[in-house]
Amino acid sequence: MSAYWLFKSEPGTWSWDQQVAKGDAGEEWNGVRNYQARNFMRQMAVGDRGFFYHSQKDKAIVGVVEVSAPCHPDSTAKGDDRWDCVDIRALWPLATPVTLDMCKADPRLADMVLVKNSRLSVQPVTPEEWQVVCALGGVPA
DNA sequence: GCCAACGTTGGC
DNA sequence: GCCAACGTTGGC
Repeated sequence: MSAYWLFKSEPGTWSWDQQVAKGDAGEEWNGVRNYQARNFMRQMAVGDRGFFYHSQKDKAIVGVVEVSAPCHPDSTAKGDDRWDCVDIRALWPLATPVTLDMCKADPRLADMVLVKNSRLSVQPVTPEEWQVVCALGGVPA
């Protein structure tokens, strides 16, 4: 059974366009230094889908990604074996980016982690939330 | 640019 | 093991 997730990034640090440029090879989702976020990545399986969210200026879900490699040591955590991460690859952009305001305005998304705990950088998404956001974004779920 | 919320660190 | 201090994040 696959699960759904949300990956958050500042576009100035790592943007959707950069992720797309990596193609099917994907890229390590490294740099996470938060136990909750890391623990979610440890629960991920190859093939799980996720949303790609731009924080700061955009504040919007802009694309759909897929987990392309299981959790492994974070190559940027030199000498610190606490930190792991998965690899993800871009699948497709949302036809309409789903903004944080849209999520807050939709009662079906009131319990989204994105709405309730905006600081967590890797989050779980429920199947129901996945359906709603995909519909709002104009992409198949 | 500010500030509230939160997580992590380190001294005791 | 507690908790105060500190740093970081991200919405506003």
